[in-house]
Amino acid sequence: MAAKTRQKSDAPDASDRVSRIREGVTAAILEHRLLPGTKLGEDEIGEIYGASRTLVRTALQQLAHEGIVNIEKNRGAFVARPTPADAREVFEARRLIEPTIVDHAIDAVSPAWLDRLGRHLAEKREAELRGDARASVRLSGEFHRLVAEMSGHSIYLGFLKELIARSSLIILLYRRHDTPACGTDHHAGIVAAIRKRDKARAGALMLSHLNEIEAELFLKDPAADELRLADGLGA
Amino acid sequence: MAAKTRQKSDAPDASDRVSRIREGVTAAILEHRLLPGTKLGEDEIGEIYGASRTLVRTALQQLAHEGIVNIEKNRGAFVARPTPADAREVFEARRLIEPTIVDHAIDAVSPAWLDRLGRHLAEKREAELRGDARASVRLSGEFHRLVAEMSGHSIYLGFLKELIARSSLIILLYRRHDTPACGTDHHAGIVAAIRKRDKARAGALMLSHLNEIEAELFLKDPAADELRLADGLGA
DNA sequence: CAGGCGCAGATTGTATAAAGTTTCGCCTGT
DNA sequence: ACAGGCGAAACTTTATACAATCTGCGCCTG
Repeated sequence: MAAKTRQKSDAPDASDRVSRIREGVTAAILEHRLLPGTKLGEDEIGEIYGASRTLVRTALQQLAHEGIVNIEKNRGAFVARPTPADAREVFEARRLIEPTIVDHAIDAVSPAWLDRLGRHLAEKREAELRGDARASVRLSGEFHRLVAEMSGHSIYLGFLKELIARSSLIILLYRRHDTPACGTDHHAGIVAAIRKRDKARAGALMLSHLNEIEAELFLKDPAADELRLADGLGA
Repeated sequence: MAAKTRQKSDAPDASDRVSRIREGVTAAILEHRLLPGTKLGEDEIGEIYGASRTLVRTALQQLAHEGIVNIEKNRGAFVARPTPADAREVFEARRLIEPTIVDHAIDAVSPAWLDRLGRHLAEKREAELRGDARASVRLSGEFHRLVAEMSGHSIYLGFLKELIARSSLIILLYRRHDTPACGTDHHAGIVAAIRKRDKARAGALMLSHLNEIEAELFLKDPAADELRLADGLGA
């Protein structure tokens, strides 16, 4: 048959076993099912996905490069634990990049994309209605990724994927207990601005949206954090 | 200056054998000694660096994640060949990020850094004087990395390292034959603005510098490029 | 003589086994 | 009773062997 599979391996990930592992772990981190500092043993993961350690190791190295996993020499891989300084850097980078991304997304707007955005909003709303915190968190990040895909900028998309994954860990670590999750209303407003092709408004809304997320965080003083670590180790 | 840098494994492990391979190949690409499309055989590299294929493979995967190497399934690793579309994206991202980086660098300016920048300019000038094109190209990129390090933003630094490496390939592929290399004068002007802590001027100079580099490129129509590829494969 | 089929060589993908390192428990000495 | 060191177990790291896949050349056939 013609099943010669000459397809370009450029297709991100689907049938690849390494990609399945990577996406599984990524999803678990994005849904806050894996907490920062969790040990990611190679045997353990390998058994779950029915893969040998070679493949698991490849996946973990990719995740380490994305900044959501730390690999310590001779110690193993752990879910990353971003510092408050990291958190500030991540959100500053997002504030810089995302308004630009929205701008490009509006250039590439189409009925199909608007439909996709609308369906996303509905899905998110439904998840929040039934109190599914995990789905809600995941979809919150997915919205931003969706806009980046829409923009057609593969480089921005790659950068943002990294930033979103790290943001998820940051929010898990530092969010004030009582504040609600990143509101759907913001996303809906951004979509409305995109629909109207109002670049200035869409960019401004994205910016204030990010500012609001960061304002909900309690980033303890990094100096105090490092000191406590040093004291605990040195004293 | 020994205070910070206690951060994660992303720090340059010069002693690691994998890192040595990665940096060796990266340097070769940055100095235009490895051309786009060059096959990077695992055995070949392994023999050069006296390492087993396992380590070579790890290094190549990291380079693939940085976008300067393409890994095709069951085919091997090749030096990446950025398309004109890629080139435009890379330079747009640089125009967005680098003025911000300069801004932060000025916040972190110190006599030690100014000295380092000055020494860099001298080294570059000397390389150009003796007509060492390879060193000149390498140092051109290094200047931008230096400013990013100075800014203290590890995320921006990581992004920019990727962008610089890709830029090197892009310049090699698409630069008009007769134009001179990216001028030292620009860099010197930026350093002067940094020295005066003139953020507005430094950012503007960086922007025009990037614009000038891109203007020296001849990016053939991506549509024509893709069509030719599709025709060649389909017909 | 042209074109396609098939085998051989080479190269990558994967798994498994050996080697080195760290960690934790236990035992001994004070 | 507690501190310190010794030893075993578990894990990661590295290397090597095996299997799958692709490329290129030669031969056969029409």
